[in-house]
Amino acid sequence: MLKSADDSVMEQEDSASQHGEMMSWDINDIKLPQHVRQTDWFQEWPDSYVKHIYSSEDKNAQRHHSSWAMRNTNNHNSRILKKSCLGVVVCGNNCSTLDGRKIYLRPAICDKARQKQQRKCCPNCNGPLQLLSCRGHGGYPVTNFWRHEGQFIFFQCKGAHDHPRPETKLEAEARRSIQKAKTAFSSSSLRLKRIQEIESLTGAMPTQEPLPLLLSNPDAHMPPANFRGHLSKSSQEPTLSSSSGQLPFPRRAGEDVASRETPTWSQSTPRAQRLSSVPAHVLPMAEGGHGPFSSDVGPLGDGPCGTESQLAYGGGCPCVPPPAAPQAGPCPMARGARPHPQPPLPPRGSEGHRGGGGHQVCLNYCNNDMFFNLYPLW
DNA sequence: TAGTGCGGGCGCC
DNA sequence: GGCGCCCGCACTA
Repeated sequence: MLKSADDSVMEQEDSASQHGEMMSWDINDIKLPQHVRQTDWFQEWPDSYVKHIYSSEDKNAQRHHSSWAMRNTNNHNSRILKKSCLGVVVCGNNCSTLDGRKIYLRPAICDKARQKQQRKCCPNCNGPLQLLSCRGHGGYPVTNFWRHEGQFIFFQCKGAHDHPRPETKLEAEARRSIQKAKTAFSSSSLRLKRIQEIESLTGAMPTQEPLPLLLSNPDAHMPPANFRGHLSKSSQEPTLSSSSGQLPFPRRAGEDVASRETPTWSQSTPRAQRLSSVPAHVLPMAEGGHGPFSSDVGPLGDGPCGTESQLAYGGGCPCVPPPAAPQAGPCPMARGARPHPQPPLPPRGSEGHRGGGGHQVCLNYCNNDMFFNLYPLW
């Protein structure tokens, strides 16, 4: 696989004129193409044996980002960063939401966090969660390789994911945020209720317990600030998908990334703002009805029902056996918003390109939708 | 608390 | 030697 330096150099010279040949490199080559005319749009869901050359200005590439749950793997080569896929967390009961969608959660990257995650329960049916390992590369996890060379970041994917797409990192973060916010909100509500009860019994306000802001704040029934941040910001903030979802048509190398790659949160958007844009990404329509494993998977796990039940199992999740009538009652949100059930297997090839393709299409719609769907939960 | 990158070390082929 | 994997550490958010 490893080519000689001479071969590589010759290849570079020849390939500089033809894009097709630009793909002749291998991440392990001593020398990689240096005269790249066009770089690729960042791919959020790289799959199969694809290669991409990104601009070193691309923030997503700089972060070695992937929406697959990839963990760092030591390949004892400091020049090439290698990551292997963790797969996807599914419900051990293989449950489905009322609209037929499966639960596909994002495996935690950190080993400890992942073990902890697996002790939790399915947000939909409270059943046990199960890690579905990736075996798409000869029985081993799909591996991604990143290598920085000059103005470019070379990416190579080896293997085709043999499992559904998990929720994206942003989706997972958003789910946690929402869960946190809701937990905080419900505890505040309980507190408020208790105060009101005391008040009604005594006719006086308890003095030892300061009145929660909730009582006087007009926002009392608004979601916590961080959550509202999601909602208010999200309609304006481009998402990762807005750039990564670009069709992979190449862009000119050296071209001003900021101007060409326009709406990408990765350029300068603070983390919190990026996070705030998640909801758009997770919404069904945002997927443009494509991608088999597209995120209709998403958060559904956490989506509406997920979010709802997340509250129930909160942090500790006692893993209560599924009640006769699973809590996954009618899901106010996302119901109908994700018309397409999860297909069983991902398509091989370039589906990743389409993966994010439609994300940016209807950001505003999605965010508004997210808002109106989520808000009733509060 | 979790994500990420790095590097030591081990076992397998 | 290449590869997969585990582990610990440091840094960051």
